[in-house]
Amino acid sequence: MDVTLLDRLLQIGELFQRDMARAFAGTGFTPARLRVLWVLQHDGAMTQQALAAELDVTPRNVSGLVDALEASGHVHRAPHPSDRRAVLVELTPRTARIMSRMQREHAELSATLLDAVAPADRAAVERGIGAIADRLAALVEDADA
Amino acid sequence: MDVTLLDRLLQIGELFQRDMARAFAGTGFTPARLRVLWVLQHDGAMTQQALAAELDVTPRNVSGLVDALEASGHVHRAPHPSDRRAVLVELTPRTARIMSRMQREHAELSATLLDAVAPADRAAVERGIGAIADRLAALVEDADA
DNA sequence: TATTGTTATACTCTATAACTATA
DNA sequence: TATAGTTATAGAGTATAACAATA
Repeated sequence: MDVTLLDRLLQIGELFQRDMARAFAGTGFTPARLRVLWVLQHDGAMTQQALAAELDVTPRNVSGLVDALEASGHVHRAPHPSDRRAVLVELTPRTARIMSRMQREHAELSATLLDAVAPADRAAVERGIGAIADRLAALVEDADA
Repeated sequence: MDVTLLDRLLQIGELFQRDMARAFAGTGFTPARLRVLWVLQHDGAMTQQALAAELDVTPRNVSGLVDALEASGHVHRAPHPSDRRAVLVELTPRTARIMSRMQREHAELSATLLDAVAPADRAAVERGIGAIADRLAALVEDADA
């Protein structure tokens, strides 16, 4: 049976997960906690409600993740300036530096992968992967409705 | 900041997971159990040790997954013909039919996604994604060593 | 001695429901 | 009355370590 495009894309997804898991094994970073840090790095400090919405996860779940990240010194709960019910979750300076480094490595990996593609194919591959991602996003959205 | 190739590939991986989770919500199929069924459909009946190796998970974990799938009637533990320590885990006939249908849908989705790519770009995209998957596999393997 | 699978234990991620404090 | 976050409880996935049965 031959290998479809979809098989290849699923394989790429699994390899990313394997790579991430291995890269952070023993550091206390788990995939779920990394997602929190990634969102905070990308969008800045936010409330737990906002985090829950961004991660598509329950507020209760966010409480647990932020508890763990606060205990390990990676994030800080600051009072919200205008709403005493809410807290602002922010990266600690040291963790912000770690995430900046990850962002650079992320860009390098992207370049390395594109480098594996024959130069004549690169433009088509970038267009094609964009089109696939858009089509898949539309399918998932339709299914949700 | 612009969207890299890597961002798109990560997005595709997340969309697949979201879609799978949604498609099987309420059916009792969880992602981990589906992986077991998928391997059995693909490679046929095998011991729990073999499953553990294939899934890259501990034998203890396989015990739990097979327990759950046996309780729900999706797999069956048969005695191993020559090794009384081992069991052969096999799909029940009904589940084998379900997995065949999934395999067909999988092929259809692959066709739908390729259809989203401009015809002139298709060959390059298939080559390029293959090259990316191979490069990534090599990187992960190097890191493991 | 080595291998197959299980029991025992523990941690993480996730969810729902009920509750407190604040808006 | 509605919203932000937590406590309580539960289930799934995962791991390590110790053990029984068999090879």
